[in-house]
Amino acid sequence: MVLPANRKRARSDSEKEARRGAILDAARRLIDQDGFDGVTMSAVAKEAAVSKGTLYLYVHTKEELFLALFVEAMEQVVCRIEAEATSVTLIEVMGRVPAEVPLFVPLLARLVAVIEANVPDEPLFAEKRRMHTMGARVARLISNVTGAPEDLARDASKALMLTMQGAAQFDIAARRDLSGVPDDLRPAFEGQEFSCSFPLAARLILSGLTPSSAVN
Amino acid sequence: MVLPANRKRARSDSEKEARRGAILDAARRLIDQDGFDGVTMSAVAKEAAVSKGTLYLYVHTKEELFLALFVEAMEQVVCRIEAEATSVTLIEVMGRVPAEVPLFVPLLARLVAVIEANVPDEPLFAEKRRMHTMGARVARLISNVTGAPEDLARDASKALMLTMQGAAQFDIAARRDLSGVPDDLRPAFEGQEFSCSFPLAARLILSGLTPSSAVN
DNA sequence: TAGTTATCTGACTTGCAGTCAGTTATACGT
DNA sequence: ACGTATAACTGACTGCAAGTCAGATAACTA
Repeated sequence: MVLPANRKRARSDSEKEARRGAILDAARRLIDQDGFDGVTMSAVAKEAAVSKGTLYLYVHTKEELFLALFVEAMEQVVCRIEAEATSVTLIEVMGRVPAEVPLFVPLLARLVAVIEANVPDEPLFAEKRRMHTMGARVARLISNVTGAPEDLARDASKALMLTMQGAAQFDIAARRDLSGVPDDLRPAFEGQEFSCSFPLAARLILSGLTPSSAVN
Repeated sequence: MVLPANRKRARSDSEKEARRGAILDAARRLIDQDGFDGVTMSAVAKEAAVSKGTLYLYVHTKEELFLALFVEAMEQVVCRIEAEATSVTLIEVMGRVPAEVPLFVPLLARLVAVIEANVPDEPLFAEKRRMHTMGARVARLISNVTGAPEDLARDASKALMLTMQGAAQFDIAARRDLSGVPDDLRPAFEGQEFSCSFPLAARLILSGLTPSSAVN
């Protein structure tokens, strides 16, 4: 509960934002604790100390809740990349930062097939706008840092996005409990972590347009 | 029903395979008709003209059913790529064939986050083996066709897999009904089809290791 | 203080995945 | 041909989680 001590209802906009924030925090805690599939809306409501009905006043669906978490994580990722990337460190930073921001990779993995598929139009469009703006910032950054021409940088940026999506998928498989996996299948799971597979692919993609100093 | 006219039960292995095939076909028809989210196990049972209980004798979960459909589609894709790819056509073929095999792209998009997450260990391992074998075949093909050294070809093959995963995700977004999407967001959906985004990225990845003739 | 508004509540509805005790087609032995 | 054993088959049922809504009440307003 983030409302002032003897306040039971959020009337002002800022109070509502605080409550929504509390709900997102509760969800983050539960995901941490039980994984995505262990999270139920009843549990989120309980953890946030509100009723289920109230929860649904703040998000339309469970997936809208996850989408909000993703966009917040993506904002962190983009800001940190902008802050840390130079022509020397671009690939290293792009490989490392996404994996360091909590929930970014697992939410990205579920973004299209699970999350966006079940968010009503208006909230989806609003979040898409935020995401698109951030995408453009990354493309600009790549162009600036590598000195590649605009259109090539845009292609590379798109390809990076695809690859990041894919790497996020493989990351799920990599985090599976390996006891019980037969030896001959280990390689299909092991070493598929995002921070391992993505930089490798990013290097292949960026090496075509970046000064050689940034590739190593 | 694929069983001989006056046969009501599948006793022999071949009859069981026939019945399983009939179930997969029924599922394919329903996915075609209602999309993934419209498919229920009750509907699959009805379409296959068996009871729900029987359906569950042939697959452990709904996702195991989808996984089986995916592996069959992937087999088609790999066979066709092997048959059609030459050093000149590699990129073109790899960009086109996956999009041409029905269900391959949408199932790939859901493979990790949705499907593999809900298949019991033993059937999952069995299908993984088949997938892994096919992956190795593709890596070998790339090495042969481009003349790239083994390890580089393996990296490129991995990167291609990541990218294909990502492109499949974007394809879902691209197939959304666009009426109702505000004009400023159109670019976020349009032109993201698999057959458009994947070849572009594949070219970037393969251009580093392929003779120039194959890049154009 | 009474009246009004809109937040909040939680029992309820809905819908689907997956189960299991009972039924019966088929194979096999006599 | 007939009885018995086996295992394929059935569909009503259970469990569970998402999402709803009519009523309760905190907080603002005159």
